[in-house]
Amino acid sequence: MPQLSSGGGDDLGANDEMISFKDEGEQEEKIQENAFTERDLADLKSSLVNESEINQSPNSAAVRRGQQAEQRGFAEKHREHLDGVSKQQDGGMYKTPTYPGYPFLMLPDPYLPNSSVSPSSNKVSVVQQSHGMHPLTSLLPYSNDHFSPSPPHLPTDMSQKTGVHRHQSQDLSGYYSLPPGGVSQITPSMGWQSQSVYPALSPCGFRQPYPSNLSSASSYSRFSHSLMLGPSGMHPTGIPHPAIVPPTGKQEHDQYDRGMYVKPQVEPKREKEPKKPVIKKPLNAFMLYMKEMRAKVIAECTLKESAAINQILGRRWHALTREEQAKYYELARKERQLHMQLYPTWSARDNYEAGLSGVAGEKSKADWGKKKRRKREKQQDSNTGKDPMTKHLLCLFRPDTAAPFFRRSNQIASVNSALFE
DNA sequence: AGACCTTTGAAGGAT
DNA sequence: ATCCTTCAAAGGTCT
Repeated sequence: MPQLSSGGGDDLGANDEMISFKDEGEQEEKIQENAFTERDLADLKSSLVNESEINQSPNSAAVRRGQQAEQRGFAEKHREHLDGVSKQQDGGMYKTPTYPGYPFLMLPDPYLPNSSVSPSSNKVSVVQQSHGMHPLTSLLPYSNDHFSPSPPHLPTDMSQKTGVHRHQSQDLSGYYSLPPGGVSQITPSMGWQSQSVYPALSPCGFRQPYPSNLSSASSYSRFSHSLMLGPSGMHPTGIPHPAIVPPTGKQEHDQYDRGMYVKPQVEPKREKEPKKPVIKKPLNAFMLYMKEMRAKVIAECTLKESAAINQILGRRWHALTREEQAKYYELARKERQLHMQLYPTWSARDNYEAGLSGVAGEKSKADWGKKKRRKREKQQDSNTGKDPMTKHLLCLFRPDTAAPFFRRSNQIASVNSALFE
């Protein structure tokens, strides 16, 4: 963490070297203005975040070594995969599926003018691996031809605003009213579980040696095959989709992540009120990244608070190369595509007032207005520097082990003020 | 119990 | 065209 060492001569500064992630960004901006290229900045950020990966407590050294080795393996695999894709593209369109072992559903590509079945990009499987890695990661053909993520730094042939109309989606009955044989293609018996693009991944879905107990159900795919069995959340097409969640709000991770949720026990109170299932938004690239990497960060930083985890993940996200990010943009595009196919009439607006934390449609507009008002007030406070919720998350490095731990700044306000005021 | 925090990106309404 | 707002996930924390 270069910018931290500039402040003093100590290797670790005070007993607790502190990084305020909020302030840190400002420092980085200055550095960028002065000297660093964008890539350098990303590396700098990465080094900040990954500091803990390098400097770990002695008792975890072996663990870290294996971890780093596997990360290298992952990166190498990723590069190999990209190379392979590149080679395939040299020969034109995909001759064969990148991952022939996976069952694919051939979906018409809404991005193609004739909505014809594309041999490559349209192979969206409704099956996702029940591993920590996002299932689509390994299921989707990975072609730069179709790496057309929408972020500013990337081409925008997939832009949702350029003409794809949700409500004009073609009839999918031919694709989703699957015959028994078709359904069998997406059953767990296909043996896809044992296949992975990234062999470094442990069966539980996380790069070893992360404990398997961390592979919570949250790591299960939104399209988990297991979910195919439940009637609840069944899409009219007959293909259930995990984006459909019960209107009880919180997802039942002990069942299946977002998938074909089946209520284990009938709740008498709500039995009389059949709730309209809520179709949730498809995950964007960053959300997919978070879903995959959360457990890793939790294991590394011995931190569970999601707000803190998300800060770290946000920085790691920026530290990713564009190629690495492109993988997630592509996955997100596939997610949106599949979501669009499954729910052609769905709009993100549908969930605005649905009150997913409560019962769909029950949240009053007054409550919604309150929420909006709170947001506005918060924004104003933030602009005036009075944001009461600006709780700078601090990364503290233990002087003995250099292992990072995190505290809210309001928990160590005195130290914080001493350093930053 | 439920809102909040925190992140990025997508979507849609408002201007 | 641009800006603003909401919601996706997650789980600890706060009210």
